[in-house]
Amino acid sequence: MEGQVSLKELLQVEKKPSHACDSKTQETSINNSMGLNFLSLGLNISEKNHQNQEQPFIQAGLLRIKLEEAKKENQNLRAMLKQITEHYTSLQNHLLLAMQKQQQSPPPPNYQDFLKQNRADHVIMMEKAALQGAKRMTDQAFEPCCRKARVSIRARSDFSLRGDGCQWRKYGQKTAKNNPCPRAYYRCSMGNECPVRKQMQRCAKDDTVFITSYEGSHNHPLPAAAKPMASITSAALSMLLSGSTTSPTQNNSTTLLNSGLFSSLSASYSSGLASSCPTITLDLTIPSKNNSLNFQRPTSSLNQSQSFPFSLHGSAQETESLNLFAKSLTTMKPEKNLCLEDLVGAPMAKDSSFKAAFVTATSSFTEETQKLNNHNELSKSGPCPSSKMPSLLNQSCNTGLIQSRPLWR
DNA sequence: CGTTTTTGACCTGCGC
DNA sequence: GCGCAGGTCAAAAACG
Repeated sequence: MEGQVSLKELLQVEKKPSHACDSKTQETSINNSMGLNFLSLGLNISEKNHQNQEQPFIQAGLLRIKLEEAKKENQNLRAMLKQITEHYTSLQNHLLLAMQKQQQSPPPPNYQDFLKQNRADHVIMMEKAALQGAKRMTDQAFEPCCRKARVSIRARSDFSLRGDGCQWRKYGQKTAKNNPCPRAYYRCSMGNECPVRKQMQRCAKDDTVFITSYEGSHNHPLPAAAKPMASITSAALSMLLSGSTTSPTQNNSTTLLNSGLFSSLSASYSSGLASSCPTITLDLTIPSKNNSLNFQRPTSSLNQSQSFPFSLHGSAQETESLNLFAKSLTTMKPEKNLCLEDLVGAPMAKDSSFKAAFVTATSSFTEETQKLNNHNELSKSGPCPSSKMPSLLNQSCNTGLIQSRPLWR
């Protein structure tokens, strides 16, 4: 945990003079600034009075004080983590119950109705959770269908290999038909028997593009780094699942089109991972031009396209609003060429917190693709996928997100 | 020595 | 029933 400060770390900080601290030490010293100020004060006193004899005792005492402070900080962080986990579980239950309810009733005609229904759902959820143990019930109901549906993400190599914040363990590799590049199969190794699986494969047509597919929902708390991806994939998955029961789309695949955020969200079967289960594909391969998100209608109304530019900085109420977004997806019927403006335009226009939270969740994607676009402009990658794999994969290994050795030798 | 990856074998679903 | 392809298993190998 970030809040934990080891005795060794404290001693290292103490040994170095303040002007010689490296960045990591500076970070530690900021976290313990109170203790360090007190420490330096104590050292000054001891220098004046009993320079050699009492200094070790003073240092030991100060270390104890700092240790106590670190313990307190640890306790606070644990309490916060517990609170966040509980909140997350509650919201997840809320979403799942709402999905079930939505499948039995037509979607609300506008966002105000959606909000009203959302509040009503919340009351229903709390009652059910208290009385019936809603989590177990919904998990069981959700799991079988969730396990089959899939969210597929097309992205440039570096982005995919940088990781998604989760830890994965490889359990298989297979060379699929029509693609010389092998497909790797991963299981989530963060939780106990987490059902989430992930597949990674290079695109046959463009070896700089990776296609990553996610299947299932995590049954454990996620680290902060994994939340943006998890939010988007679970929301897309929810939409797909809620729609797949009522209006299956062509090729059994739902397509989202967006020219600013996910650049273009294209059909998955021709270039992606083959699958017999419903798949939703997010295409991150075409970067946005600036830091604004432009949601545009993809087809007939292109000439009347509206954009909603705003800065890429979120605010509070993130989790709540993300859940709103996820639910807004679930209340829509997926259709071919559905665009994100259709999904989130109205809620964003009316609710600033919703807008901010959505931007927070998606900004990491656009920022990354921008960086990669700049990078790719400078250095076009070579033609041989296999020869590039070790270095790229080592990058991901260094992040600790996909652990240890390269995929392809 | 424990953990993770590799890889051939096996299982399953689908089309013919 | 057969063949094919995708997905998973599990023993062996590799790694730290």
